[in-house]
Amino acid sequence: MIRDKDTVVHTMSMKTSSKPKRRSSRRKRGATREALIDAAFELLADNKSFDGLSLRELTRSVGIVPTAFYRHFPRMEDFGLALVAEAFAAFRQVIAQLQAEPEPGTQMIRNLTRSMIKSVQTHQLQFRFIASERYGGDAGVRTAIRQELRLIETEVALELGRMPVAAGWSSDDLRVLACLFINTLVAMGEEVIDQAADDPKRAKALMDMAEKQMRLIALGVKAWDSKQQAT
Amino acid sequence: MIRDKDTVVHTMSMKTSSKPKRRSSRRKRGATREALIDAAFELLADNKSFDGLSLRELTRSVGIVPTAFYRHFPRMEDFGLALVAEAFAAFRQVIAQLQAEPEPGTQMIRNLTRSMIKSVQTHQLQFRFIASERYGGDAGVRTAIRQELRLIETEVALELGRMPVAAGWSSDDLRVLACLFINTLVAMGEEVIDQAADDPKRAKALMDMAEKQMRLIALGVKAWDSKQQAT
DNA sequence: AACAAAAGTCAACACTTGTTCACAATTCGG
DNA sequence: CCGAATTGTGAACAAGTGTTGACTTTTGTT
Repeated sequence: MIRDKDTVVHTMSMKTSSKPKRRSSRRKRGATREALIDAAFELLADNKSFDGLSLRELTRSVGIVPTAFYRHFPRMEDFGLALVAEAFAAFRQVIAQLQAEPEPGTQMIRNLTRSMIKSVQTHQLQFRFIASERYGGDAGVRTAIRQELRLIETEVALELGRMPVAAGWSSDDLRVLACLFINTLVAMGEEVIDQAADDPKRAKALMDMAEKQMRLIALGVKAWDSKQQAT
Repeated sequence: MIRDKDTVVHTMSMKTSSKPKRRSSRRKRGATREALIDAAFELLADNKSFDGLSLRELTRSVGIVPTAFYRHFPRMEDFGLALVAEAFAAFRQVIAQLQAEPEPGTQMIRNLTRSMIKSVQTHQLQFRFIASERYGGDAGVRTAIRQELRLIETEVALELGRMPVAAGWSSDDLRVLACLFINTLVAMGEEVIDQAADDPKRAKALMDMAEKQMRLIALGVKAWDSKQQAT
């Protein structure tokens, strides 16, 4: 018979009262739910993946009993989807930047990569989650992430279509281009998270590289139309 | 007290002999080692990640007792590295294709993406492993994968330098370009694995997209030199 | 054929895991 | 202010986990 070790140790409250069990107050409305999500991001940053995340470990770090988890998420899968939603909220801000600055050109590319780096560094845990679960682990989570990325691609394609450089492009081609841009941006983000999360110098190098790559692509775009007709 | 269920059930050999325990014969020299690696790829394909892989589950599927694992790999980490090495053996064949066909141009791009798709489909399990562990889970495995990819980047950069289109490029710029190409190729591979492993139609669509993207990049390369001087 | 190395077995230890159930405390809307 | 919804508790179950040490069998080499 093994004693459960999940119970939180109270160093305080050593009263003589026979039943001082209860915590002074429980959290506000959706606070525990938020706490669970945050704690998960934190735990997942330590070289672990979602399906390797244990419910008990999670609840322990939040300070509630294992069973209380089910009060907030009926199944583990729902929890995963909540994590995806939360993580992409941060990502969307980067894309919003793109819409705010509608003038194309070198400056736009620079600003875009810069705001991406910035966002990645500010929301390290969220981006780390996206990167590691994009192709790994749980199928439900993976699908949700893919769906979100698709949505973003669509938005970017739409935005690109407004620019004069890509005037007259088919929506398919716009999507191809958007996909390429996002891939490059995401790849940079993943590298930053993986090896330069706290090294500004290395992050700068990665940014410069991504910027160059995107400029290269932009050059290709200019030359595309003539080539298109040749085909 | 819980009975171990790891023991393999022998439906055969019901002799009256008091000790018919041992298996008729054990495997050849490095066969079990190989079997472990193969079994791991198989198990990891079922929506699981490396750190979620259990030693007992693994040995069970190979047909040996848990403890026998340690005869082949002293630590779980060494096993992970072995998986990386095995998986990249398949990847390297794609790059070899590139060296075999030294003439640049549209045809080369087509052939390259085609051989990539083919290789991905032939070695699904290995590529799936690379994709899911590239940014997820164990740090050792992640680092090993990154290292291998770096090596491949270097090779490709070297190869690109030999082509007339990129004559006079700095080795840094060559690396930037190589990285972009590989990223695009890998991204395609990951998508194929994730959603088109057995759907040739979808795979074809993904290939067409990647090909277009790489042609776009190639166009950018042509226009790069003049731009370079302008900077 | 003899013998050391390699490969596999077995039992056990000390944990951790998800999930259930009935119960108690807290918070909020009426 | 009070009753209902929400949130948290604690014990228990039936597994699963990695790793140890001492042992036996098979294999390859001299």
